[in-house]
Amino acid sequence: MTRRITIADIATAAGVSKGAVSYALNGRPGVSETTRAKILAIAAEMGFVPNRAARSLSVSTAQTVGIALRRTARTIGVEPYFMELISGIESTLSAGSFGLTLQIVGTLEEELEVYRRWWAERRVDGVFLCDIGTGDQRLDFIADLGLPAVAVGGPIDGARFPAVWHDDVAPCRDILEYLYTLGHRRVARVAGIPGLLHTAIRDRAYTETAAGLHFTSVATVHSDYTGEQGAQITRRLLSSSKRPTAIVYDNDVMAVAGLGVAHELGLAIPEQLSIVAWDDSPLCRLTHPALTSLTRDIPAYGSTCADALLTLIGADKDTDPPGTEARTFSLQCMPGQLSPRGSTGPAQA
Amino acid sequence: MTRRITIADIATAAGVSKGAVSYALNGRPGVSETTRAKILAIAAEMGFVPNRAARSLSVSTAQTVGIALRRTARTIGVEPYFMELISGIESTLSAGSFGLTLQIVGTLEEELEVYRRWWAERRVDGVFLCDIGTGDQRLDFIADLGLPAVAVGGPIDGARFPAVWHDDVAPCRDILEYLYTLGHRRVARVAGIPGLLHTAIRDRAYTETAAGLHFTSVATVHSDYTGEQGAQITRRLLSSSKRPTAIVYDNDVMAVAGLGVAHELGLAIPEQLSIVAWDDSPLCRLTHPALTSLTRDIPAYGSTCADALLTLIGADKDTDPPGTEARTFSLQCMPGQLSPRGSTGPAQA
DNA sequence: GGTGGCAGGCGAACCGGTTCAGCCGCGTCC
DNA sequence: GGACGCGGCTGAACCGGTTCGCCTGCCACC
Repeated sequence: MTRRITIADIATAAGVSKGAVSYALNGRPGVSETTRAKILAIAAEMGFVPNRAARSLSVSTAQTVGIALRRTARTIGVEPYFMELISGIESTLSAGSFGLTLQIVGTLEEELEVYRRWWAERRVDGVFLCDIGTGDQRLDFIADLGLPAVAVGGPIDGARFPAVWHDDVAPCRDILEYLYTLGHRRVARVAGIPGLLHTAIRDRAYTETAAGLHFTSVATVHSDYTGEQGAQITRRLLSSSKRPTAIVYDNDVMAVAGLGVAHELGLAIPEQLSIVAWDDSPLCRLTHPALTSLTRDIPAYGSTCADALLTLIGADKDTDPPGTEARTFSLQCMPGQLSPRGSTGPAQA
Repeated sequence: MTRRITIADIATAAGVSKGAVSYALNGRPGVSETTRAKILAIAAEMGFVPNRAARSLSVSTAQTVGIALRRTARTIGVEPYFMELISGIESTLSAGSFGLTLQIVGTLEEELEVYRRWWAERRVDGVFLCDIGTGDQRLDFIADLGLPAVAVGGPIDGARFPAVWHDDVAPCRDILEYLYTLGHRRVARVAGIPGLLHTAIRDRAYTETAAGLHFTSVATVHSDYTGEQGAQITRRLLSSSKRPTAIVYDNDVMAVAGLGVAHELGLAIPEQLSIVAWDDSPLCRLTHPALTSLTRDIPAYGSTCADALLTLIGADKDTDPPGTEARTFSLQCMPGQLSPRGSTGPAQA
């Protein structure tokens, strides 16, 4: 348990004042190049690492951002989405030597409380908002607090801070047109949680696209994203008198569950039923047949979100309220691409 | 953007000194009950939340623990294990108002560097060590550093800090005996990463248990835990001349992949092949047939690990080096239970 | 009534950085 | 030769808590 060395140790070792050491280490003017070099050498030799708390206290910056997830232990585990997102966020953050603080919460109230506490404690410099809902209460709350934030999802009308999102409209069209071309006329969609923004966006995109084609029916059933519900809904859909020849799922977990149900019912895939998944985690390639899915690069998405948050925080520090318009920018990522695999095929005559 | 209020604000509002406020807020003696009540009331009214950096700086405690994961973005996402573990850890931490800092690293060197930095920055009060390997270099490194840590896995010979683990020996026996009873004599196991401690433990447990029964063959093939390798190995196993009638997988992702391969090869499950998975995430119940698996409560496991780390940190603070023997305790969790499902059945004659 | 003990509270130092006013020495310019 | 400017560095204040020594006033006791 070696003692941690402080800036004062370096100062005495170098025969200069604490202030000079601080200037030297932070690359600021105020010391000559020769003394700077000497100080840096001594610091490196002694293995100096600044104490975060002390720095945070002076500059009142935490060098940390936070993410609060409002999902249960079980559902958060199966969704590869979150870990991939976090992983992408992390890669950008650690490049900028920022830390990530994670908190899992149960309710909206808890989540808001976490933000308030983080803000009051100066524990984080900014946060990511996941699972953006339609009319999300968190948006105004966070904005009122003055806590820098980036919405992981969008677009958001009249947003008071940046949002990063994928265009979901084009992929919805791609999927429907693809299925239409394969001859499917009776299509069902197992959608995600109804309150979520992207669910609403996809709902609308499907409806509008379907209107332009000549489907017999395009039904949407909402779910909670869990495999259980995915299976249950699929079972219901497939046992109806006029069952669909293709089902589109809003995530990969439900698609896998749906495939399981189809197997259970003895349906041949893709001959008797085509399956499309949204979000192409490795999961989609583990099944047989492999799932046709909408591929998005979630880690890259996370990176982009982190970039947005870091620039927002940086901007906050440099420019002042005049630069407000710069904060509300939104960033659109490349839309997902459809990756056809074995789970989709021509509709049976 | 309301101003954050400080202890000094409360002091002036209450007409006392900063010191008195500190005593009052921390429930320490030094103030009368009446002034304490007054101070608490004022603090609550003003919505006071202490600045973490300032507190950390004085008491040199971060109220935060860290976890570094050394996996790639893709593989970390599919493994429900990690998120479930983190979720469990979180639930205990937030109850003790501790934060969790997460970092994803690429190499061992990076991971060690992260620990060193966290320690030097006083950024965390302790860490969790995941994916414990045989002869893990991190153990001595962390112990030498004097950074409190809990090993998520074990048991570890001559450990210098606590380890929390599940007994893997009994489950291995349970699985083999179960398969034996079903009439399987030719069993294969797709094991995890060879360097990991629990892989070694299971390797040995299988070998020893198998020796006591009368199997024709019990082969073990090691993998990297990914679905790709799981599929590849399964394909090889099933296309060999003397193919196994049952395959045991060391995680759920590979088991799902194996099931996919079996489907692909047209094998009826469980008639022609029985499949057993380790770690019963919801994934195991999504497939058809559902996977027989070894159920462990991973969130509870995470909670236990967090408890161990918190008591270790607490103990560190209260007692001194004399209490060293208390640090090296190990904690064994309830072993996993076998949950038979549709993927296992009697061996074909 | 003088004294000791003690609860209650004050003021200042401290944690380890950052930052700013100010000082010193040197070169430059008028 | 004196005023000025400026690079280089020091010393001290400051961030917002915690903690410790010490002072005060009150009560009990001899």
